[in-house]
Amino acid sequence: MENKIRVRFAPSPTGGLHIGGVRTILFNYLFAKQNKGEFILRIEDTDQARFVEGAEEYIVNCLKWCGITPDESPQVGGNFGPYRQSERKADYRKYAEELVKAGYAYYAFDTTEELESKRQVIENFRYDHQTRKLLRNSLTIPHEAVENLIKEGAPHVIRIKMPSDENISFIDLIRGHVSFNSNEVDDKVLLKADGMPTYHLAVVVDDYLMKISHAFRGEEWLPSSPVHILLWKYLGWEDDMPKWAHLPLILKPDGHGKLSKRDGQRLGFPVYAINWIDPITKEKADGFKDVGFLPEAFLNMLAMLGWNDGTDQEIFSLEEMISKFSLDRIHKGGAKFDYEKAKWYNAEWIKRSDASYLLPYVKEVFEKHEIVDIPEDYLLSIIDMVKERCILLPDFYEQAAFFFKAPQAYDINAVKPKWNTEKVEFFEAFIQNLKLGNFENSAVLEQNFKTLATEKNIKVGELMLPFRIMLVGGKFGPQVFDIATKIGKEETINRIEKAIEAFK
RNA sequence: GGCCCGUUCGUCUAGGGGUUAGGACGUUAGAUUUUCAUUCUAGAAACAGGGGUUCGAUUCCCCUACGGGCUACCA
Repeated sequence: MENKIRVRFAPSPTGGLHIGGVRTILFNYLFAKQNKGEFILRIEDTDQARFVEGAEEYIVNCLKWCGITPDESPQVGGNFGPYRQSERKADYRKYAEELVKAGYAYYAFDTTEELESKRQVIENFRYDHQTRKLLRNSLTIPHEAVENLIKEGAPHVIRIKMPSDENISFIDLIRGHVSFNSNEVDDKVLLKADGMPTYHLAVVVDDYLMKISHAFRGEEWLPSSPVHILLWKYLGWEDDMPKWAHLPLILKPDGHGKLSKRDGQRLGFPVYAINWIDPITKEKADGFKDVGFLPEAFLNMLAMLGWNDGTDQEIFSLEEMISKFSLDRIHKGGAKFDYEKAKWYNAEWIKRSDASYLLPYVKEVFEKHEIVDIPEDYLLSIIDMVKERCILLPDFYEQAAFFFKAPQAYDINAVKPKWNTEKVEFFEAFIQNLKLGNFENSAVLEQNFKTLATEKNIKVGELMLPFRIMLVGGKFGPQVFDIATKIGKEETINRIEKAIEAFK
């Protein structure tokens, strides 16, 4: 019980959920489930200025879509709540004050503006073990004056007092031994003037209180890890400190830096899990769900960006990933995102999925085009006919809409040049033929078609494409005789008649 | 600038002191498919550079280069 594996994903509700975040969720989840541990969702809403309405609900929806269920969260509760940091506000001040008392932190009265102007004047200004001697804080102001300032309610923050000339090191589960010189780390703010903790304080306090055993986060956190390590020590919790793992970043496909929302818009692919519309700017960012990814494919693709099981296998179900996941098989370097490969994963998942599994997704796609109330058996058989030609879910509409409605337009250039009266006659005869003949079986139908072509002395090859265009409208789709049998005798005849007119 | 992390085909990666450096996406060529896609076959394509260590380094060590991250009262 004491050594239970507990991990957390701790987003701040400031906007949409980026795929880097989803991958962090996934690795947390895989690790937790593999070890029969718990996965916790904690909302880090300590920055009221950046708080965005609806972001938390959105994150919860993303998790739901991915099929990842937190064991504890603001929604489901748990024994370590509350799970929103804004609701834990009272706790943090206590710990910050404790640190001040112990001499590990201090009050600082400098305003944002003052510090800002310092940064203007002094190049590479940093609030650190040197510069704090020159600034307005409880280290430079006499004790009584500090007390008075606080009593008067003077705005102040609490900063960590970084030691000088100390080596701070730890073992990262992915990178191994990592170390920093304390002189290079600034005196980070722990408690803000509004009484809210910064990430640095909150993450340590809550990881401790929530008994987190392993902390996985993006590599961008590596430089602030010495602050966190020290806090664990100063608060006297060193023995309970979680094991750290800093995950490699997901990078832009073409250039420099980590992948951002803008890259998606610029290069034309989603970066968020689900569509996100900023409630204030109304700016919209595409999500993988909405462009037609299967959640399994999405997760599979993300996992492979930095992880593999050591074999050539690339397609993994969530269950498989849970059993095979291992931290030491995570690549250290960042990965450039490749949308082409991402789509390949989705196509593979569609191809390998049973029609019954795909059914609800395909139904939804058709409903968007007002094709509703399709008999399930019929839709199932159509899914099987076209699934291997679909890459994204909306492709099912492109690839199968003609089963439900006659083509509105024809790829006329594909027929017209070779269209002639002999062919018209053939199709008219074919209609007569169909009216009398057997229509159950596509092989019989094909035989019929070919026999008639031979009788009329026209090459079958000359007739196949026109027939396809008649039924489908374009040069695509499954076997043409399969399509004909599927849509039925009536409809086939109608379409041929309509097309003969259109081809004139 | 400083600090930290990283570096195998265009991309995601496997490998690891002696290999024809493997796979996948993409790409090229061909086959199949009387549409397109699928499928199949074949091809081009990589160990950043320099020093060590070693009989032998792509693999271990160091340096350089390059890439990335951080450098807020944001997370």
